[in-house]
Amino acid sequence: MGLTKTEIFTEKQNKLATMLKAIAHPARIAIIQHLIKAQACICGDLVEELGLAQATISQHLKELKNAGLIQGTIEGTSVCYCIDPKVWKQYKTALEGFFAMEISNNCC
Amino acid sequence: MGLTKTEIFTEKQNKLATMLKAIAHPARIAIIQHLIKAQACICGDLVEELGLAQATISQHLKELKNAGLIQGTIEGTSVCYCIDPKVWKQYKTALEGFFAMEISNNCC
DNA sequence: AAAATACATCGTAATATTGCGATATAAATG
DNA sequence: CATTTATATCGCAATATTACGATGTATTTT
Repeated sequence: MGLTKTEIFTEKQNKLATMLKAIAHPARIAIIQHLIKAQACICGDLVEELGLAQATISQHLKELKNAGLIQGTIEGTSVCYCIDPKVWKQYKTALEGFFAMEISNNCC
Repeated sequence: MGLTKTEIFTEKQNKLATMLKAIAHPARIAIIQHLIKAQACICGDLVEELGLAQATISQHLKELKNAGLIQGTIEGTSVCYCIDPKVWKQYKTALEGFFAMEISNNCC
């Protein structure tokens, strides 16, 4: 046990859950917000900005990269990260779709 | 370690992460979707609908309840669950706010 | 080429999540 | 009041996540 039973859910449900998981951590939210605010893509600054160890930040960046949300470009000794606007929009659309469902007030 | 360092993030970031975490699981997404579709609030049907054990469903319901997303009303021997429209809207607004940020295309 | 700089990855410890069988609890029914 | 029905909770096992020190790697600088 301890393993999510993805087989029993729809592809859409699994995908949405994976997307949400990618951003369901304060550090990753902070990273995303900083990447957006800083516009020009930063990298090692994140270690200073947030108070986490370099290894930890690197790990979070990797997860965001796996999710497709960010891109990293090597620039000399450093790596420049930035949001992928296309994937960002996909996320936005997917979540809008989920929350578009109307909730009826006549509850139990 | 293994403990998220909530102290170093803003209240907003932590709250958003918690909200996302609550729905970042296919089973909970499926539960929410079924509760919305079934409109009239169902309960034990979820055990049949999804292929998870009763104890597992109950645990997911508890998490959704903790998140404030659903309400449970005792109705005889069973419990009727439904989405809380107010909290649902709060979620929607919070996520819209997050994804409202404009992404610049001039990346690295 | 050696040293410095900036990241990534490895290994590990601590904690959290997922899932379920077994059992408890509470209301309805006979 | 015993039984059934429906759900919650406990306890456990398996796996995942979070965090970080130590170390590896690649590029620049000296």
